Amino acid sequence: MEYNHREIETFWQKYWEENSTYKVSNQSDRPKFYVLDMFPYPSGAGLHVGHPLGYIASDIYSRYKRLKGFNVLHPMGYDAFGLPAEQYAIQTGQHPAVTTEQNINRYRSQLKKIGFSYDWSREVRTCDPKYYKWTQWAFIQMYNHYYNNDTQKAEPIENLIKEFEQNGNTKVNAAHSDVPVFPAEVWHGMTEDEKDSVIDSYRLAYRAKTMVNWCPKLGTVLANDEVKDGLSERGGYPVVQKPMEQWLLRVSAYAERLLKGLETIDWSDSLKEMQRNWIGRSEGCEMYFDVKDSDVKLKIFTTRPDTVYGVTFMVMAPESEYVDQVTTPDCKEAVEAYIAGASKRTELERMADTRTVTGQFTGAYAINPFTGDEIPIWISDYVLAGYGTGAIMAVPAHDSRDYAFAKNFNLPIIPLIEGADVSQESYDAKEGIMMNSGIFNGLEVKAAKEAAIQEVEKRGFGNRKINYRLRDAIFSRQRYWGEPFPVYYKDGKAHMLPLEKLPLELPEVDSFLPTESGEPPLSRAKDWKTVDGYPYETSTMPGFAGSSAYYLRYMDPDNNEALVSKEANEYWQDVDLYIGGTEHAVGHLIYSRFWDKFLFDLGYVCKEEPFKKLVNQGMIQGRSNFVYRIKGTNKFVSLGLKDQYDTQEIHVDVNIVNNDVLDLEAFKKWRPEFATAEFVLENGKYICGWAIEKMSKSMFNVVNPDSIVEKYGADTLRLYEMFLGPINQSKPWDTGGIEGVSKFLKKFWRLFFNDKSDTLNVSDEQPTDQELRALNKLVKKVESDILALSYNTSVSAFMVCVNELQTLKCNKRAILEPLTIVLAPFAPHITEELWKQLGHNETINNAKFPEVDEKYTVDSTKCYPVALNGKTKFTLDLPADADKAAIEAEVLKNEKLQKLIEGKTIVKTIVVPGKMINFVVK
RNA sequence: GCGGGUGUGGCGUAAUUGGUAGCCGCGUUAGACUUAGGAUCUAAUGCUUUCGGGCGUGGGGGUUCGAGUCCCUUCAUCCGCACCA
Repeated sequence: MEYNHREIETFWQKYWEENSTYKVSNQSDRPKFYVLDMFPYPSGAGLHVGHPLGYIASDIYSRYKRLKGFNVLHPMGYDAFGLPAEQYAIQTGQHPAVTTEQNINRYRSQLKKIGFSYDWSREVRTCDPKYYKWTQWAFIQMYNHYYNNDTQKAEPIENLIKEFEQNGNTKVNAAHSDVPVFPAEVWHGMTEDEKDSVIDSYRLAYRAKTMVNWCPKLGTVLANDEVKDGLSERGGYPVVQKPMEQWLLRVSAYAERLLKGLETIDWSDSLKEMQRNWIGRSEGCEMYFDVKDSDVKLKIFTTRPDTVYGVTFMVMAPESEYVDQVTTPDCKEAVEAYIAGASKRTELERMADTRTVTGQFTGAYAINPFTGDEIPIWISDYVLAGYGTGAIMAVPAHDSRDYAFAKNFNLPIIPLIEGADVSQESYDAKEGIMMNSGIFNGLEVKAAKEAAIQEVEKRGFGNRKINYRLRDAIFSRQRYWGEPFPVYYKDGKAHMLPLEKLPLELPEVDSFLPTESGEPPLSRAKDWKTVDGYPYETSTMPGFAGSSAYYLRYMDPDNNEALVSKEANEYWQDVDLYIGGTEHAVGHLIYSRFWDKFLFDLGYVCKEEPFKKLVNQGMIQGRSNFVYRIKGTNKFVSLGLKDQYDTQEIHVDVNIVNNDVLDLEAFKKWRPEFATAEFVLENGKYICGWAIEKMSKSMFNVVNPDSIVEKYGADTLRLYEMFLGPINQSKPWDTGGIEGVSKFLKKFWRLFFNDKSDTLNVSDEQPTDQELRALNKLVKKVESDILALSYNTSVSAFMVCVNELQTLKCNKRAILEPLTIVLAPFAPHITEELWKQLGHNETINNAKFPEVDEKYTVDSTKCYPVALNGKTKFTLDLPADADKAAIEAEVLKNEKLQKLIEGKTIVKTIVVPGKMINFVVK
């Protein structure tokens, strides 16, 4: 009987579906294991061969864990809100819900064809009101809580109000947006509006006017992680800075915990490093500089307080609120002109020329608290309003940016470190002995820094401060296809909907475009108001809202009373293995951790870190093929001969190229203009050029998994994707190599069936030691590989084992049965079929992963290389279990060796058990 | 500029973690069976050679009886961040 992947795979996929084979229960006496894939955004293009890479890896892990007796939660869902569906809707008028539904169906059917063991009954989609009810719920919770820095957790806002009534905020140590200190009396003297505004400044979800990344083309604001190089991540449109009233999440309150938590989780170093950089913790101090002839105290942040003796000027961001306060009348005009110029530049322009130094003197002077010197105050756009205090003390001798500024405007440069030459460039290194620094002279930089902070605090010039680069996340998007805010406005003030009114569903609109006056699309829904007639918030939530807690929802997807029940959460706890792309390193993976910590503080979840182990799968790149057209003709020249002509490189569809050999007939049919093409061949073939590029339609290098499944089968696709290389590495897809694993599966099948016969050819004979060794070595290897997720070497091991068994003509049940189980996680269909053929009524998922018998994991004889002075001379066959002394004695008896060491003395003998014997001779 | 990673045959990769470098697969070459092969099977396949051997893991140096693996240095390349004071 031939291996017929089509028949086998359709049969078993149907069987699994009809029997709910992979449905898991929240009640089990087996230990839990949670394997999660990053859920996809269902785009219109469908899956390409790169998407399933991580899914296959996690599926293998899940299936293995099931065979080891775990109750495995392995769900799949869809991150279904998003811009592409909305833009498609704008172009076609098709409702995004409709296209999203279509895309989801396509994705699901593609995924099912690959044979994943998902519990499809737990499927979630973020655009489902039953799902986003809990996204809205979480937002309301954040609105109703603040972050207490003393207890290091989120607490109800009511507690804070009680505290205000008693003591004002004098004793409050909480994350907030700049609220001055006020005692209880002041609180009681405030109007309701003033009180509300104070309270709002403490909420974890709050409204504020901030500088946002505004993308005019998309008509929406974007979060920092959605902007790359000054362009929107989706679409690549220019982004400008613009002040706007927005909802924000106080993610920054959790900066320290987000940083500390990294130490407790098993993620790759590079990913942790990316998160650390994004959080950007820096230690230093805030310092106040008096301004000459003014009451203003200029607050700056610095990580180098030790260099305070070298401050020769101050710089403020153009947007800084200090600017108006300190600018002198005679400089006012110039300063305003500078600010106007700076605000016109887009983010992109600002980044494009970081070398051009611009700035403007404000006319004001600050007083250095340590020296009493008067130092000019400038403004410049190299100082950012959003970081620190938006103002710096400039030390040109030891900061390259300050140095460039000082050179440009001819400001003095005072070196502070012995031996530092600052005539050409600044000395930025944080090492050396201080000089010109008054009380810090003679100290090492590090010691000076600490001494400086203490001195600053002692003299009351400022205080120690830790700053984070991590900003609060802007949470509003001026779009249609997202979660509506559960918010309405009454007298211009925001109110949360009562929880029992959730979910607040998206209204219908006549067009998905912003209104002509620039209002978000939701403002087109004229009747969209509360029962009392108050208008709802018209922006929607960003993409990361729905993906922040989806892993919790899988635990209890149908619960209408809670995001996740306590019981379900306590059973499943957290994600044991999370697999996904590295592109979410500073977006989703930060927000998700923040969201989880918040829910943890409120007692809704029992784990402070959601993803225990995280693995990034690499990208699968496309392998493009080229043909070479002789310029101005319709003649194509083969790769090896192209240098003899003046040619033009043209992408050619990889589907009509086989091992870089062009299918000439298919090429002529590919496009009408090539119908009359002529070819210059080499050795009768047309060889195409190739390059590794991103998989994309325009390069004709997209390989669709469906066509691979159709031709070779899902099991072959799965094995091949794993065989391609280490899971976390980027690698090109090359359909050429797939024959190897395809052959392997056919060979594997032939171990069970004779070529011509339809009956199973399996005997109950006792296996030989050699056969047992082949099996046990495989089981041991595969088991350790799976745990390390290095599946590519496992596939190699399978091939070696099957080749060996084929040579041995082994058809013994005692070998083939465990072999089938070991292969089952990788190739579920073929193994399921053979398991049935072997006479089992139950699916192979209920089988037990074989135990390794260590007795059979080493070779009975070992080939020992014998070396003199590290140079290998010859090899000897010796028993594998021989001890050191016996080996040594045996080798010394050898004639060949005796000849070699004649006249010399053995200084040392090194026996590496199981490896080699080395004699050091003189 | 800063941070992280990677460099091994024609190609994708492997190396029990310091112990015979190149497993497995692709490709290539030869052969068998075939009307045929894009099916199957067998063999060969790092480079070089005067067939003894010599060389070989980006380059240079070091530690060691022994280095792809450890250390120093240098080059190349990929990814992330980038006026973060």
